[in-house]
Amino acid sequence: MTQETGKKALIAMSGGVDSSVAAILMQKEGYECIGVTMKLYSNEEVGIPKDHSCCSLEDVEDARSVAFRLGMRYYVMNFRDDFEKQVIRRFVHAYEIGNTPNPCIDCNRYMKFEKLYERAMQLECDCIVTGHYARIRFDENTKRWQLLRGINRSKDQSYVLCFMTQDELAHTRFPLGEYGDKEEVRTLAQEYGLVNARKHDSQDICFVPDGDYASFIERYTGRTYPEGDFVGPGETILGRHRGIIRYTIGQRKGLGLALPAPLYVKEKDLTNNRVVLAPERDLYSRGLIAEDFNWISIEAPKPGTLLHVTAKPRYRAKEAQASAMVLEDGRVELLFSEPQRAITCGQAVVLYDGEIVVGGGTIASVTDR
RNA sequence: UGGGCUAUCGCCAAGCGGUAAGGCACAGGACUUUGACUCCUGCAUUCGCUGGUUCGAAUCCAGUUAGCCCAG
Repeated sequence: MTQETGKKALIAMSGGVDSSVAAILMQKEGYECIGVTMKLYSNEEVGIPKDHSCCSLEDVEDARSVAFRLGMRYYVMNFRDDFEKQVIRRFVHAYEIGNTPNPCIDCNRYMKFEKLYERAMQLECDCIVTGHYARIRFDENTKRWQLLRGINRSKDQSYVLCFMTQDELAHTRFPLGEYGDKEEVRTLAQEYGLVNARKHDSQDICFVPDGDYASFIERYTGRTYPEGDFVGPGETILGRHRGIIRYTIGQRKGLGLALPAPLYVKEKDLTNNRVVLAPERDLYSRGLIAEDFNWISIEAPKPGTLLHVTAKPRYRAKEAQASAMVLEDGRVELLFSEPQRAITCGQAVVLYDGEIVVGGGTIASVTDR
């Protein structure tokens, strides 16, 4: 059943079930697998070590145990400096300029598919493998590699992979992309006696184990972010906010304001250090402009090109119909058919054509409020 | 100093003699490879205080305290 192919794969192992099962599946295909866990930060600089962070000791132990069980070579590689530079700094900077970053996207873009990918090539691997729920295929007509949604719609992670390049796609495998049910994955892990078969899925921001990202930023920068006013409808001052980095568009909880009805963050006014609040119905807008755009399924279209797509302005958003216009400077202006709730700068917007990821970029501004 | 009004959870607020709605906030959980959103659960043995009437009061009465308004 398992035939030797002489091919090597580097498995990015987080310590979770998904990447572990990805390793199994690659072995079944006849690959020689090398397991690697990236050491991204030290628990000391991040504060309290906890179970739900991808670099905790237990995660490394789980990954190591799985690798041993599967008879794989296994390494922990130190990427702390790169992670700090490529992910943490971007994360902090985004909040400082009033945006809301998605560090997981940066981690995929700059760490897994850049730094780790380099190592894979050094180790003469044919491909790098992760446990993402997404698919890759080569389109003979366009001669391009395409990124597709995972078969399992509810676990689909193509969104966080939207910055992958043709070269990266050509050397990457997502064996779980074909799986329609997470339970199958767990069952397989169980059959192989893997310790993490029943391990809990989710994690918060891995380098902020206690979930308090604002305190993390203050610790990291040594700065404090001054209080300011909460401003409601009609310029009413409703109270004091605790530093503008603590809020994001569409946020309801944590305002600490007791009002007759809930209010949400509508915008952050950095110039005046104010946080503008509004009722839910005022959160919707139809358009956005995305910068730093990465085209995947097609070559970058010429300025002026109009595309009809579906789009996700945030992870786990329901896809919505939109038209995308390519601007002179390469940015993309998106107009949704239906207004979208709380479009947030700094988040990625990903365009789809059916199952196919057309491309993605970073939301730079919101239009048509 | 007279006259009037109001006092119910941190905030807003139902209740009008039958044994304390709801919203906001907050806490915990679920969801989730981001932040959010959403969902679930919890949250006043007690109604400014003291007495009284009643089988029974947050609801009626008296007194008392505090705040607000009007007059001065």
